[in-house]
Order: sequence, then structure tokens, then C-alpha cells
Amino acid sequence: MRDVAELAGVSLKTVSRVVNGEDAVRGELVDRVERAVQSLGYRPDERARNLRQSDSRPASIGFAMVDVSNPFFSSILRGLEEVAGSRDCLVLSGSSDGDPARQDRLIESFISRRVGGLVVVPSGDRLGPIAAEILHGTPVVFLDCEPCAHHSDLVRSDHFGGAVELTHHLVRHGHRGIGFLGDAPEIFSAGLRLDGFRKAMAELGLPIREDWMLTGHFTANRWCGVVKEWLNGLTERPTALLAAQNFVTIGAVTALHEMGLHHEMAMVGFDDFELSGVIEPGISVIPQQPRELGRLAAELLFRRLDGDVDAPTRTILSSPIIARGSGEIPGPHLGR
Amino acid sequence: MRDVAELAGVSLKTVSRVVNGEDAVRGELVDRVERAVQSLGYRPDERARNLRQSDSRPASIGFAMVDVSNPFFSSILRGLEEVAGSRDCLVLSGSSDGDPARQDRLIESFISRRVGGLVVVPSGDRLGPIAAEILHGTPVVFLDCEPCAHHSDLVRSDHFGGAVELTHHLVRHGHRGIGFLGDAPEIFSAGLRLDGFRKAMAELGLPIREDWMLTGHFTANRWCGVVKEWLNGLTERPTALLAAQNFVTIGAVTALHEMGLHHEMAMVGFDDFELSGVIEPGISVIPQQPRELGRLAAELLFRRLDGDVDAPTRTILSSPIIARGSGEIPGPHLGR
DNA sequence: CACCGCCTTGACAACGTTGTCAAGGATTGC
DNA sequence: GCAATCCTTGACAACGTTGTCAAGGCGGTG
Repeated sequence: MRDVAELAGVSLKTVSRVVNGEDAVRGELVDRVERAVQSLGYRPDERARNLRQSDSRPASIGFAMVDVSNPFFSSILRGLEEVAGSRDCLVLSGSSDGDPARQDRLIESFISRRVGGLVVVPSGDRLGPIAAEILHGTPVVFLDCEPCAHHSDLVRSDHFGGAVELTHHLVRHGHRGIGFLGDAPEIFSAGLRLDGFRKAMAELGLPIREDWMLTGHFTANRWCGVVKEWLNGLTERPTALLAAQNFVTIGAVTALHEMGLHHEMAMVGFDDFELSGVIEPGISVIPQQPRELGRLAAELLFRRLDGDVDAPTRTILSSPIIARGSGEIPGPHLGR
Repeated sequence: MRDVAELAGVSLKTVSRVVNGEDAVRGELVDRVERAVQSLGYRPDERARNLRQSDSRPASIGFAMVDVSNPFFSSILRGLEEVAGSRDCLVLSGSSDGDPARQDRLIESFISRRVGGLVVVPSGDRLGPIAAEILHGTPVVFLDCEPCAHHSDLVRSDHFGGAVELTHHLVRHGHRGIGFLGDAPEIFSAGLRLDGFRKAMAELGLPIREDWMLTGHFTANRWCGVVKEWLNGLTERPTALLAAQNFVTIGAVTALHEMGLHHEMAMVGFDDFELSGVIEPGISVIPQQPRELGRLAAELLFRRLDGDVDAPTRTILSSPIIARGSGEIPGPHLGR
């Protein structure tokens, strides 16, 4: 910047004015400065700018999630990018792999870089360093974790309602013995889905067999093995499965295929995935809309950054079942 | 920081020393400062720190790609995160959707934030603002685009060799009439794959029918439609398909399934995808190792940041075919 | 006891930018 | 022709941090 000023024969402040498009500069000087900027390849330092005027437009927002390589999260990130990009704001992101300590480190990194706001898909419902940051005035939007969002905005899918609907769907197609496969129930969304299943079964007057419930935090591959082992160990098997997360679904689908049960045992899933329609039979699911979740979260965040101080909001997205075949395999109690 | 200093009754510099763990501070003062830091929730401003000591450790690196929501890219990002995270460095990322203008804007944003280095999967082989930045000394690692990497490091998969191998594989299984479906050949990697196919066919003395070549930049959904239309419009069909990118493969697989041709027409793909083994028949592919690509790129970048000034390197990853069935459907010329 | 050197500490400038304010010239109005 | 006003421009401080250097206290040595 100093070089630019020297080359153009003006003061630093005038360069600043031209670069920022202020209008109180004579045309000739504007030209001179712009030529100097061009020839020196000068680009203003956003860090310094942001440091000086720390109240204004944020230069970046932070996104803490479990794992970018999971399409659910990367689609959320895409939605965030989209909204942030339109405001010349970049997204800092990081994966915690579900480890609260790593999430804390991530958040601390974001805070050190003085992001304008945070979007967090929490690992666990501890707030950690986020709590202090909220008090400090940084807007935070939580995705999926309601307890965290006590005094903050929340965006999530309708986990409970979705699980209820999936259960009803299976029962409508003649099933009573339903197995539940889900992520670790400590995870808020996974817990809600489990609750939805229990609630629906209870309402329908159907018994819940604890040996037909399988929960845990595994990869898709691991789920495949776990499901096979579990099914092989049962003396009596459920006639339908509710897989409450995309990795779970993928693992379970693979297991059913490998065991040759895919046309026999009904199955519904939460969260859509690529090719869910090509498999035989196609997998019936309630999709989530991750990109839309991201977009909504970012819009909320920027509304707060623009000064909105209304009460925290809860946004809950729901989607209807996409029936593709696997969830419509008839059960033994059809037509009763 | 000023508040911390005041509360602890020391100077700014002493706070700085304690925070940075320098050892020339009396134990008692260390305690006082640390208590003050705790009670005020002070966290150093990485921007200011980075501004002051602009030569040292980078606080962030930038990653420009085509689309985070494509698992190929998000897995690369994961690999980058992993390496960067171990150095307390964050990753700024953004999607260009293949639009060079958007890529330029992204890169400019990164430069404004003074990232320590860039990892770029280019959209097109124009360098745009990257050129000046390389001259300026910022390390840049290119993924997949060789012309861009003229004086920089490059990491990519073996597109050419992979396509050759896939073609040979189909021919070995009795096919001669092979259709090629690929991303727009202007994209460097897509061009290499196309070249590999042409080279292999020529070497094997097989004719290439231009009406059996289909290239373009579409979504998976769009590819499905395109492939169906194309197959329906042909008077004579190939007996095997080479799908040279993951969206292409997914679209083509879906099309074959919808047309009932999936057990009839052989098919191999480039780039693996979730569930490729569950589909009937499983899809034979040459996988890429995106997370590994990301890891390698980040390691190269940090080696440069650590001062390595050796000549630019080219790292080319190749993987063998995973045979799952679709590529082993026998063709009419088997055993000749 | 005077001197030297080490150790701890703090004052100050600097990083690259912008907000504030004042100076100076040009323009207007009477 | 003079004062009042506007417009353009630049000097300076500040944002939050750290590198540099000098000051002061302390212990050891001659």
C-alpha cells in the first residue's frame, strides 16, 4: 500500500479511499492510484482491514461439523458457502469426528481468527468454549442439537416426526416386528429418532423388543458387519428394519444384500443417499435437505450479524417419505 | 489483552510472553497472568498476531475446488484438514462450480485473507490471479490440472493410465464396441481420460466410433437422461461403456437400470462411490483416493512453507481396478 | 565496595489498514 | 473584495499483537 501511494504520488489515505471506492477523490488521482494498484498487483489485506474496523462486515464465518467427507455435512457446507459467498464472506470449516475435545479446539481456532459467527453441528451437548463466545456477543446457529441452542438459533430436520412417520409406514405395510438401527442415542438427533420410534410403537400398541434395537456410532462398513452378526445371532428376526441414519442405512442395505434378504426384509431409512433408487429394491427414505439446512442456518446467522436481536428461533424442516420399494415389502399382518 | 495486563498488574508484553509460553517470566507472574486470562476469557487475536509476524507459521490455507458437495472434493478437503489441523492451521474453502470467474473471486478472497498457501483444483487451465501470487512467493499446489502446475507442485490421479487400463479390461472381457461417456474434455483430467481411451483403442487396433462418444458437464441426474436418450437414438449400440467420472457413472448406471440393460451392457467407471458394490451387478471401477490426494497436497504445501525450494514435483497416484461384476459381463468377442 | 553481567520487565515501534480531524484551495454569496 | 462554505487531501492515531531494546534489580567477582 505504501508502494502504491508512493508510485501514485499520493498519501496512504488516498489509496485507501480509492480502493474502497469512496467518492471524495478527484478523477485524475483515482486513475493514477488505480494504475499503480494494477502495476504493483496490490491487494488490500483483509486481516488488517478487519482488525481496524472490527465492528463491520464479517470476513469469515466458522463451521464446525463432525466430518466433511460425509455428504450430509458437505452439503450443509455448500449451503453455507452459497449464502456467505454472496456477502463476500468465506467459510472456515473443520471436522471433529464426534470428539468433543477436537470440537473445542476447532471452535477456539475459529474464535482466534475472530470469525463473525459460528454454525455448529455439535458433538455432544456440552457447549465448551462456545458458551463464553455467545455471551461475548458472537452469533451462533446450532444445527441438530437442541439443548445447545438454549439461547441461540436452531435449525434441524424433524427427527422425531420423521421416525414416527417411518414407523407408521412400515406398520401400514403389515409389519409389527420392527428392528431399529440407529446412531449412538447420546447424539441429540439420533436420540430424537429413537424416541420417535418408541413413541410410534407405543401409540400403535406394539411391543418393543430390546434385542431388536441396535445403536452405536460406526462407519458404514462397520455397520454392515454389525448388522450381519446381529441378524445371524437372532433366533427370531424382525420383518422390517428402520435405519435411522445414512451410514446405518448403507451398511444395513449392504448387509441385507450380502445375506440375500433384501427382497424379504422391509427397510426404511432416514436421510437420502446417492443411488438409493438404483439398488434393488430402491430404498424408501425420508430425505433430509442438508443444503437447505445450510442455507437457512447461514441466513439466520447473517440476520443476527445485521443486528437482528429478536428471540432465538427454531427452524424445523420435514420431508415426506420417498417410497422406492424397500419400505413397501409387505409384512405378515397386511390387511388386518 | 489490555484488560488482562491491568488485572494481573503487568505490562502488555508480559501477557504476550505468558500466552506464548516464553520462559523468561517469573513463576508468580505467570500464575497471575494465567488467572487473569482465565477469568476474563481472553483469547489472543490470531489476525493481529499473524499481521505482526507475517513471515512465520501460516494461520490458514485456501482450497479452491469445483463443488464441496461432491464427495470427491469433500474427501480431498478432509485430507487437507487432517494435515493442516495437526499444525494448528485452518482451511478456507470454496466452490467455483467450474466457473473460472468464480474461481478467480475465490482465489482473490483467499489472497486478501493472506492465506499461507493455496491448494487448487482449477476450473479451466487459466491461472488468473494465481499467477501473480505464485510470483509473489505463495506456495500453490495444483490438483489435477497439469498445465496450471507449470512451475508449481502437482498431485493427481493417473487419469491416462487408468483409462487405458479400463479399456483393456473391457476388451479382455470380449468387448470391441465400447462407448465412452466423459466429463467435458476441456477439463484437464477428463481430457487425459479421453486420450487414454483413444490411445488404448488405437493400440488394440479397434475403431473408435464418434457416435459412441458422449462428453459434457452434467449432473448425475442429467447424465441419466442424456444416456437414455443417446442409447435410444442409436441404431447400433456398443456392448460396453466406459464412464469416466463418478457423476457420469452414477447417471449411466441409473439409465441402464431404468432401461433394463444393466445385466447386458458391460460398464466400468472411473472414481469409486458409495454402494458401488451393492448395485446389481456391482460396478467395476478404478477408484481414486481423494483423501490421500488431499493429504499429499497438504504435505507438499507445508513442506514448501517450511522453506523447501527444490524443483516442483509431480505426484501421480494410480490404483488397480476393483472388479465387481459390471465390467466382467462378457462381450461378443470373448475367447478369440 | 565497585563493577560486571545476567535475568526479568516494560516502553516503544511496527505490521497494514481505516476513522478522525484539520489544513488548504476553490467556490460561492453578499 | 471578503467571509463563509465546500471539497479534496493528508497527518495521525488506533485496531491487537510481537520484536527490539533499554532499564533496573540481583548476585557474583575482584
